[in-house]
Amino acid sequence: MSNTGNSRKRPPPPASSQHPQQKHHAAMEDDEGDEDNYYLDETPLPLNKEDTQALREAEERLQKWKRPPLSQLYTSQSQSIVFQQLEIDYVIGESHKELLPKSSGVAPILRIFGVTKEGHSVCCHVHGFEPYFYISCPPGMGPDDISRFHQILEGRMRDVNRNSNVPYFVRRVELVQRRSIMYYQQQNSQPFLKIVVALPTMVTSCRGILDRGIQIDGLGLKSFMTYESNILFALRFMIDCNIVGGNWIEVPVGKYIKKAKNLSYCQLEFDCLYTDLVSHVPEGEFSKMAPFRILSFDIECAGRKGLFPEPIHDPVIQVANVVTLQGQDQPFVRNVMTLKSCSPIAGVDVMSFDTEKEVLLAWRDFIREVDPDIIIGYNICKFDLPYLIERAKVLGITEFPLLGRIINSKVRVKDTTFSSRQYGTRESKEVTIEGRVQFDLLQVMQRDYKLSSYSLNSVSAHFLNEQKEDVHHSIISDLQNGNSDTRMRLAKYCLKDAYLPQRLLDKLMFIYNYVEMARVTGVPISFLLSRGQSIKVLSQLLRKAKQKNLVIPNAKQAGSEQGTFEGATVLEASAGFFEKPIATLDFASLYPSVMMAYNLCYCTLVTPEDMRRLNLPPEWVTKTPSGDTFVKTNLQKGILPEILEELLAARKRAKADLKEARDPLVKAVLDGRQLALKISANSVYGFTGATVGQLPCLEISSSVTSYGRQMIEHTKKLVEDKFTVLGGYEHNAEVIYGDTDSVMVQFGVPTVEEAMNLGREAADYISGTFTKPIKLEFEKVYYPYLLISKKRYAGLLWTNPNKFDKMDAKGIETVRRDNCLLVKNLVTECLHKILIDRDVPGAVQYVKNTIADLLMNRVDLSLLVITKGLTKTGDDYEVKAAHVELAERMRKFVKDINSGC
DNA sequence: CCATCTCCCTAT
DNA sequence: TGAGATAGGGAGATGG
Repeated sequence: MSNTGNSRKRPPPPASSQHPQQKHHAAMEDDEGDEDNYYLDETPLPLNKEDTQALREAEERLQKWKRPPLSQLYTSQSQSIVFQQLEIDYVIGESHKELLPKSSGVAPILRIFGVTKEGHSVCCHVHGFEPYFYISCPPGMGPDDISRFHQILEGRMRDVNRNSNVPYFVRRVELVQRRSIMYYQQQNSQPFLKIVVALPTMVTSCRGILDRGIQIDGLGLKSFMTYESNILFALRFMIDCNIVGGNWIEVPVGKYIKKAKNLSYCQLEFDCLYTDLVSHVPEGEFSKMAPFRILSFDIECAGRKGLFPEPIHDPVIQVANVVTLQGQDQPFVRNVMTLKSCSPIAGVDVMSFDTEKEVLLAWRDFIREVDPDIIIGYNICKFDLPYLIERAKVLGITEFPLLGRIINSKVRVKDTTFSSRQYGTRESKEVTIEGRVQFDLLQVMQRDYKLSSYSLNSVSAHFLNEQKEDVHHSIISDLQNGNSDTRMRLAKYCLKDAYLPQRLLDKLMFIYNYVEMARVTGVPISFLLSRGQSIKVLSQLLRKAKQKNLVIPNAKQAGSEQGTFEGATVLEASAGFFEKPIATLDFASLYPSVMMAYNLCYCTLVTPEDMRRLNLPPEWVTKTPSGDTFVKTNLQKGILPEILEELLAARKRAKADLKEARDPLVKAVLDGRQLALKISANSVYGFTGATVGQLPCLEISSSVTSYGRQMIEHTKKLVEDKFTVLGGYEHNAEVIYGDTDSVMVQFGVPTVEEAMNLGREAADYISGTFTKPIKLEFEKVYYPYLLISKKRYAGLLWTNPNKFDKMDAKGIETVRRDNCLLVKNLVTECLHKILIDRDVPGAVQYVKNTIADLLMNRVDLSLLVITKGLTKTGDDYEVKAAHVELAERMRKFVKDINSGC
């Protein structure tokens, strides 16, 4: 039935209705003929021998693919260029003679790729921004010393980089006033040396030299601590120009120079100075999204029987494409390129070719013509893209990998491994397509959702309630070797696989959420999928530090030798089945609020030596429960607290605006923003505790957790001391469990409503005993509540006294992905019987029946399948046939249920 | 049969 | 050169 849904659909309305600008311009201009067209030149036409017909079709397709033509205002350069930037990289090139008359030789040139609000593609070459870093200036260094230091450093750089041919390595050494972000310091600033080098890679080699130490007359071998020397050049540029990922940039009239000869396929391409860029804060008009082009594609290969396709052997037989303008709900291009003939499909451009080479080149030309800003798909980064490139190499099609926006520049493939505790170790291929953002929905799903299967089929079923076309991979080759109709069936399947990622993108609002995350944290959109969490915090920290004239030392020196620190308290669980309502009290954003309340930061931390040396009045400092000391705000306001305040205030604003907003697109932006702000605030603590990260500071993280431990104990005590019969209440309250930032309280009252009232009273009363902005909130009631052990419980969740919201289970088999379905279903059913039907004997009987079924082989084998290797993709299952063993486990489960009552 | 360890996955 | 944190339950392996 999903099948008919797709093929029944009429072809999309003509481009004009989807793309008003295009209609407008198409009416005024008629330059179809004089456009010299490499698509037609290079690519043999489809099989179809009725030439004129085929030509006309190809021409029509081309027109539909193209971007709207530039208006007079652009071509005459009489207006500023405003565009939403999606990607920034840099190349090494000759210094621009006109923009930088005083410079010569090679220099880094930043390239900003983006889209205007009319949908024009932009490539902006930015000149004049130089790579640099800092070192602290040895005391008493005068101008002469600095210039001597410069010469020595230049010499050492020359030794190390023998093969480079630049006129000089170290362009300047400037004396500047800065302050290290580490530790509270009384002086406002100190002398630092800003070392400006010729090329970004030289920052690394220069840092190496300074780390190891250099000979300086009179001082001997001296090594220097470097600051901000490991920031990627494009990010450095963004930070210094106040550019955040996905924001709008304006280049004013007269400040840009159109390239005499374009280097890219972009419609607007020009050079400018970095100082002339105007970066717009993403608010109001500038919070909108440009109509960028999103290509979703999928390939099919004819694998050999039972084997996974390999590019060395197996041909690419189909490529399906769906192109959508951001903000619209229907694609404006749907096509499929097939090897051998294929019957027509309604609403789809079917292009058939005789050879695989033609298929590949047709796709390359399509990419060039339709010029997507974002390329999406399912597992494209690890499969489709590397496969196409490998396959073209095998076939000797050297002109294939020209998929980027830079003319004659081939895509680069690199093997990378990404390993983190959060995402596990993942090997993958990194395919660089210049100027286009890759957004692999598989990666996104794996980062954002915990699922038991990440196959496109199961993900689509879960989120879209839609399945793939029913084509098993084992019959793909047979379909290909059949006739036009079997290949059409395959093409429909391929198209659906290209369309589903786009549907997921829309349904889960990934564009809004990711662009907002990029804007909030300041990193390019591509970092969000290719990098970890910490780069986002670092980006914010660097921006804030820059405003305050602070510089950030490089990790190694920052005192990260301590290893590990103590985490949160989990209160002892009074396991059992509770038939009176349990109220839950939670600290709102516990760790962020602790950091704000006690001004915990790198720059407020006082070392033990400084404690003795500075003689600070005790009332001006805070000694945390972990024994570390931080100054209070009157001496120095922490920048982490400041970042957190801004994030949380911005979240409040976003949520308020969200309430007011009516436009669904605006709402999507705002919701994405408030989510990004929340996640960002919560990851600051993790950043300070990441011992293998950029700037670990265990004094901060262990202080945070030590306050947390103190607070949960304090809360438990206060509840149990105040809510007593002696204190005038009807029952003695009892804290039966609590984890990190929450306590579960049995007030002893019989109704949900009474438990809610007492919960609110307790939250208000206890909040009053904490430093602002720490706040304890009443959140919900569990009734009844089954507490199995620490981190394992279930209950009916109530947020209003009239009816329960849902059954909530934590840590139990039902929410774990390492159990077979039989166990999951069984436990779910038992919980249902126990909590909702209040029928414990029924639950026990149910388990006994299931055991009997199991022992007599009466259960579906597929229920005994467990997934293994969840980080792997695809449906990789292993049947666990140990029935008896499983039955044993279930008997234990019956015992647990009985003891729980 | 038990301590003790690793691995996996979850709670917060 | 790139990676948020710790606490904790449960299964299974290992070693006596």
